[in-house]
Amino acid sequence: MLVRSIGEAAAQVRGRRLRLRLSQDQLAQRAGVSRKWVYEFEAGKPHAELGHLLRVLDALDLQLDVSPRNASSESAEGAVNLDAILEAHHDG
Amino acid sequence: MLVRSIGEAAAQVRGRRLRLRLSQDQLAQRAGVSRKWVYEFEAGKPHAELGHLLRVLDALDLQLDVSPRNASSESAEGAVNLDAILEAHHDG
DNA sequence: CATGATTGACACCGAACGGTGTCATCGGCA
DNA sequence: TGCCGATGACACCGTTCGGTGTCAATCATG
Repeated sequence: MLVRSIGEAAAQVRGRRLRLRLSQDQLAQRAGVSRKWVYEFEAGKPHAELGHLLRVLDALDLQLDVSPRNASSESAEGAVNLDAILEAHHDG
Repeated sequence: MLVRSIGEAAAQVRGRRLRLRLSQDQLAQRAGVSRKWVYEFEAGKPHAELGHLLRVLDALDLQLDVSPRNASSESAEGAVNLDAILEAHHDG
């Protein structure tokens, strides 16, 4: 699922944790972070350390993907296709 | 592309930035972070703030996705399918 | 009711982050 | 040669993150 904000990531984590029937404490131990971190992250704390998130995601058997927003083929009307622009200019 | 570690995310960011012919400074301004952050992140700094990464990714027209590792249907042999386990136990 | 597990919340505190500013180096260019 | 942009690197410093510990509230259960 697309993740645009920390809040969305938090929702993903919380939902997954609940689905896996893990307590915050269990997840924290699995991921090697503190329960406080889990609690605060799920609560939508605006700042969070990427490394911790990666570990938590791993503990939840979730993976993270990065991909170009304009998925090569088409782009929404009005949207700027950076890839296309760059390709067009790729000679300098 | 799958992102397992900060280093991989850093590589993604750097590669993308170069491809878009943006300087660290330009990217930093676009994303609203400091050049130092960009530089250190690309250099593989072990700790980084998720919010900043999200903004940088956005400035690079990249998106982030979270998905279950064992893609619902099948799992590799020997791999543990947590979803399946949980489903089987979902009565307690 | 008593017990235990889970969770939200807070204080404390050391460690690290992140911004600003600065410097040297490297490469391109006139 | 001299200039300029980009980058790696560092010091300084305020902010705040993250861990530990603790507490009250909630809920299920015996």
